[in-house]
Amino acid sequence: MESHDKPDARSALLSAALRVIRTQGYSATSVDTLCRAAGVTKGAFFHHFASKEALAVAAAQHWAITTDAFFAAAPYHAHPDALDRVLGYIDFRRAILQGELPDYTCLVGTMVQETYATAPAIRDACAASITGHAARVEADIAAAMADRGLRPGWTARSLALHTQAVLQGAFILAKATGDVTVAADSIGHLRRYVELLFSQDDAAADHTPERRS
Amino acid sequence: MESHDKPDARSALLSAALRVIRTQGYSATSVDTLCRAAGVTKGAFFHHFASKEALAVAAAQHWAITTDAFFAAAPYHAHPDALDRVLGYIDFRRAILQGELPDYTCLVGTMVQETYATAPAIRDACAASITGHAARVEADIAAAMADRGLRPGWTARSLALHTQAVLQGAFILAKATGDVTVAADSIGHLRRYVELLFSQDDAAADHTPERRS
DNA sequence: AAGACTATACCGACCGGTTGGTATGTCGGT
DNA sequence: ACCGACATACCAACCGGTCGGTATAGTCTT
Repeated sequence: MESHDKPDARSALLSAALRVIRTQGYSATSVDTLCRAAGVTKGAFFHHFASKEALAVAAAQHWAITTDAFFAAAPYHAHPDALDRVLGYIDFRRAILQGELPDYTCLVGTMVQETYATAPAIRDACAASITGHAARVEADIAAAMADRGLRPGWTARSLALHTQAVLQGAFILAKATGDVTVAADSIGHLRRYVELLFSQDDAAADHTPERRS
Repeated sequence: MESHDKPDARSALLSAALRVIRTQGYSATSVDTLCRAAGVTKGAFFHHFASKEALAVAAAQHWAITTDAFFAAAPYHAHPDALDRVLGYIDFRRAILQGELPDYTCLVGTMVQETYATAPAIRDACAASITGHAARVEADIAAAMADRGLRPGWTARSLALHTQAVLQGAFILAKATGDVTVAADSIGHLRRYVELLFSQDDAAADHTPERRS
């Protein structure tokens, strides 16, 4: 029984971190700023987290848990066909691009850029969040492949990771241009790609398998 | 040509910025760190740049110029066919994923994540770099579309921006996992997508034959 | 049942070091 | 003599982190 209680300050800091770090980035966000945003004192911060880095790791794990629950509750899982679930996931990702940028961009994608070389603990927590989410997508892709007897030169895992790459890149473009439709269009290209891959089943039974190291 | 000499400290700071910011991010990089890496003093820094933010803007512009020259000199431009140039560009992007992460990742993609909401000048400089690069790719895509009389539901511009999204996302995944092959695989998916888009003329129902010269 | 002890949650003044930025001076070239 | 290109010393604000203290609730002892 480690945590059946929910201390207020801790979760307030965590949700403040999600908001502030997605707006300003990790390094530019000071502990004092976080405390002010969460409405708690510095003493409370260092009572719950050993360091700023520990907060970042906890925030990445918190992000993984909440997004996992968010996508698990999404309606696209209801489709009986696996490919429909994959396409439904992509449509869902495009549909939730609403509100301000910090509302729909990715916490771990933002943090890992700043910390991959200097804070391995944060990097690993971010990587776990991304690959964990990709694994859910991979399951539906693999099922869709099995349904259609596809034997392509690519794997379900690499396509699942590709969907995450497109999403992360779409966020960067949206941040740079200030235009959400750029991100939506990129996700649209991703959808078309998946459609094309899975509409090949009659023509491309023997597509040349790529040799890869 | 010695009349247009470049001051040593300025270019030293600029190339140091490219290296250090791609490793640590913008906010985590202090002016002192930059000066130490460039082998110059703080006085030199503020002689050439009005502020840290001004250095970031100059670095983004310097990045746009150097990468533009780098890709302009790349061999894929020699292809007479426009689609071959597009695919050659993608192959080239995959081929240059060598060395350490800071050697091939994107400066402006890293910076814009940290500054899009707090430093409009930096964000705009990053956006100009990305869209400027995308415009070069767009030209070849548009030519390839014209060559084949393609009239798809997507534009050359959106596909060009999609290539940049994939690349930026691939960098994030590589940083998170520490595995370059993840990025290479994602670029591989991008290549396959472009191939599929342009090989649709045999299978597509809504394609207009023998039109457009 | 009263008092003593303990654990958790939180407070906020405080610390040494670092931050971006400035003020002033030096020096070689023209 | 003067200007651009640096160098050095310095500053107030801010940084992550520490520390002694308080409030409250539960548990143990008597």
